[in-house]
Amino acid sequence: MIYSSELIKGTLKTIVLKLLADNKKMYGYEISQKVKELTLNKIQITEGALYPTLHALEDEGLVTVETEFIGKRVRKYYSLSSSGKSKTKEKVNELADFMNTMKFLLDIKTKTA
Amino acid sequence: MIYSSELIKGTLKTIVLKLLADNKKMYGYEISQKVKELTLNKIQITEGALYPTLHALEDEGLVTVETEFIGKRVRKYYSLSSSGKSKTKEKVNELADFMNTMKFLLDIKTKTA
DNA sequence: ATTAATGCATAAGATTATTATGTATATTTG
DNA sequence: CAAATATACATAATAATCTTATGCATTAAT
Repeated sequence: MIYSSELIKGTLKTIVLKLLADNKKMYGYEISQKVKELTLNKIQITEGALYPTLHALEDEGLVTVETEFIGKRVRKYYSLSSSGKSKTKEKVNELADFMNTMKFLLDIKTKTA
Repeated sequence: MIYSSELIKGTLKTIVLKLLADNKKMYGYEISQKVKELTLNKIQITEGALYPTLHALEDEGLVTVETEFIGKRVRKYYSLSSSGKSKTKEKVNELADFMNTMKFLLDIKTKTA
């Protein structure tokens, strides 16, 4: 099962930031594979979503970029800036709070069958 | 604190369906107030989001509508159809599953501080 | 009387994803 | 060794879904 795409909306940036917080330094393709792996294929980030998101994070100053060449192939490593680190905490906390609220909403009268 | 709007995206339909499942019959304004109340003002559904959503649910055959007049003011009561009931279970389960996955993603290396 | 609350609706704009396409190198497999 | 698959980036067109703004109208509160 892959989650319907609407659910991912709004959480992608937070996911990317959190992965960078945990792994210090990652490149785009690596991020997409890591998410796929960690979620047992339930969340698959498309390239069309991921790369624009990384560019946006860069524009906002939340990540820094280093380009590396593996042979002739390019890799762009992303790392959190200091503002990126605090932003990550904010976003993760907000999402955790949101999930608790949603859990509460969805649990009301669970016995309604 | 009000959640940043991206988070609500994708969950609104599920929230509305779940409220209808728990309350049998609700009208738009009532739904918006109930969500506000239950979430301690953290989720505030705007009218521009709610009414189109209700119309979409109706178009999809997931809810049925009864119009009532309270004095001269109109109210549109929405109820789940039978397909709406099964759809609600699906959506609620999917969202619950998604939240577990997200919780797992966000909890990795919680002690990173 | 004026403001706030109730109650619906929709259009313009923004955001953010999907889908499709493009380019190129490296590895695996038949 | 040729073809397919995986790696690795990028972006444009399209779709979905929300915010913001606007509109109309009734009822309650100050």
